[in-house]
Amino acid sequence: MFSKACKYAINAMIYIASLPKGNQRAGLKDIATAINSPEAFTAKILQSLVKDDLLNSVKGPHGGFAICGNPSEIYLAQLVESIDGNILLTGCALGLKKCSEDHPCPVHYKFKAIREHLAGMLLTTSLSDVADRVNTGISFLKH
Amino acid sequence: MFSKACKYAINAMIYIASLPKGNQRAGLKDIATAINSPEAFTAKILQSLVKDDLLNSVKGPHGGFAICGNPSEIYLAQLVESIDGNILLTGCALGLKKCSEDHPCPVHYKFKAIREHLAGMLLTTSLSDVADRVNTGISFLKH
DNA sequence: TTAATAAAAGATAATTAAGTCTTAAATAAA
DNA sequence: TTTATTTAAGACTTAATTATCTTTTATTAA
Ligand code: SF4
Ligand code: SF4
Repeated sequence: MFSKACKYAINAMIYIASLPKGNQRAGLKDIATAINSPEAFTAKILQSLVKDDLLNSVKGPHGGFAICGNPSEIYLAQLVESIDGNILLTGCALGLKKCSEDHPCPVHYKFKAIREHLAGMLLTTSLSDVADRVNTGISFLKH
Repeated sequence: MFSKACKYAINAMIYIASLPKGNQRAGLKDIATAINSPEAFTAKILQSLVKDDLLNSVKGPHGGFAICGNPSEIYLAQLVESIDGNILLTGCALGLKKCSEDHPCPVHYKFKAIREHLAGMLLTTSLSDVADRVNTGISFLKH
């Protein structure tokens, strides 16, 4: 569904978003440990999220990464878009080049519903929606 | 969503399934041309489908590949399973190792619905369902 | 101002996926 | 039985993704 890089990105963002108030900046090591990801690769992904203004970073002692803006206004779709590009639009069953609504491939009408389902979910699920579930103990992030 | 190999497999199977009665065996070249795929790579994929009893093959002049069994009893899920493995079960949003229904990650409840939607569709859409749409001109396979 | 800390940047390496090429085996028709 | 045809099998190449390593830059605190 998503690349590993994208999964790490989602994991990392959820972890940072679920940090307690007053301590909302996390270092690379903490993040990689928390989400069980390779540290150096995670660094690359976080850098990329910083470039896309989804995270901000501070160097030096007590530095680290923090969510850029309000987690309730950051949607999963933005993370996926940032790392994997718009697979919501491009990811399809047959991958024909010259297809369209009025010249669809035979599985288009079947897959369209699923893609819209997925897109709708990603576009409406915010980081705070998910982070809250971790903080209230409904869901878990640890491996 | 799916690997390229899997997309080629689905394309190829639909093409073969939509051949007119009496001429239901297609050669590699025809198939690769019809679905616009690299010939040698397609050969590998077809070989793999033959091993999984989704196609049967005949060597020599007038040989080629034909659907093994009744297209109305072959479901897209079988093709996907054959090439990509059970991503229906494994493909998930965060990819945690130690998660379960009663220890779910924060996006599980969101993704579960989509995965079930996709699985349901693949499990209930047969090759003849799709091939018929090509033959009746409702849908198109050409690039 | 120096030392320690932590991210940024870029090079490099490993792994997997995608694709090609060559030779062998099977089949059909001449 | 010979030749042409076509798939099978396996080695090989290329490209993309995943992952690591090294050096540089920014920041903090002693
Ligand atoms: S018609 Fe739809 S499902 Fe088919 S190839 Fe085009 S976008 Fe993909
Ligand atoms: S809880 Fe569900 S969505 Fe989350 S990692 Fe496990 S299977 Fe995937």
